Amino acid sequence: MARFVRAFGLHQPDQTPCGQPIPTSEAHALAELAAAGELRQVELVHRLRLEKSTTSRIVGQLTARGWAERCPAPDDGRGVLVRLTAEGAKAADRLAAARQARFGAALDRIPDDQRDAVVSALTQLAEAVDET
Amino acid sequence: MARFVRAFGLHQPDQTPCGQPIPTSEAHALAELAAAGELRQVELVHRLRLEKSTTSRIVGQLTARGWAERCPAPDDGRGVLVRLTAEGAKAADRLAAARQARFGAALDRIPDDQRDAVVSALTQLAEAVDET
DNA sequence: CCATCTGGTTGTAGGGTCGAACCATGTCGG
DNA sequence: CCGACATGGTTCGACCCTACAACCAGATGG
Repeated sequence: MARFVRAFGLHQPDQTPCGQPIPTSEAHALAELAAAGELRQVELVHRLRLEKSTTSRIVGQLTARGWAERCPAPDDGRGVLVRLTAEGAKAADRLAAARQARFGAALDRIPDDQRDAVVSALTQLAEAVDET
Repeated sequence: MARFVRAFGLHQPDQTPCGQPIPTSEAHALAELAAAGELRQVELVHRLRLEKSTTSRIVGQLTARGWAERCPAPDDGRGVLVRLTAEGAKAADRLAAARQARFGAALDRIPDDQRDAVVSALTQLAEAVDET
């Protein structure tokens, strides 16, 4: 496990493990936004499991890149709705492709007949850890 | 996968995911040293997959805590041999226990008959990622 | 209508990583 | 035997990450 973390290069905060030149926390946020289209910032807070202050900063960086924009939430005067721009969507696609490539390469080194098992095992573990 | 990282709290650099109040990078180094007894600093560099500058600083923190000491390497005048102190060994034990508890709790939530599969899958994946 | 809660922003502090510059010691080839 | 080059370490600067606290503005409820 510890070995996995190290091998995977999870220690580099300034680039995604998949080689894309964007900070990892922005990458996470981008992926989440791409999946949802638009999100209340508070929603992002608990999906990313970060503090609201941290999240606010990340959203700020994303908008600074022109990848996202903050709109006032329609149903709550205090809220902020974060939306991906067209540029942002493209960036998310690139990111997804890179991730795909990275995991593909790793999975290629696992025998065919065990690939599914490995993937489902990882999912199970994630859930288990999640619940504890 | 990304979900796993977040669920696991890998984003907090200032405490090990297992709840111990020591920075994660020190925890990694400590574990490695505990396993080996003593290590050339350069060896630590590639086991942790960090730069020598970063490693040097970590070793410095460890010695500042009184958990490790730097000795001149016997066979190479430039080298540094890092050795765990008795205190350091105790800290490593506490850390190992905490890790055990953490993973134990997670694994408890996985059905008996799949536990081995999950563990071996993770190992396989780590190796695969390692090779790419 | 006021007290309280909730979503966000900004400032501060602490941790982390890397690359570059710089030393000292090893090593190798002429 | 002595330069030229390689290797192990340290220090410094730049940048990224996170949390907590203080503070503001709407939302809620009695």
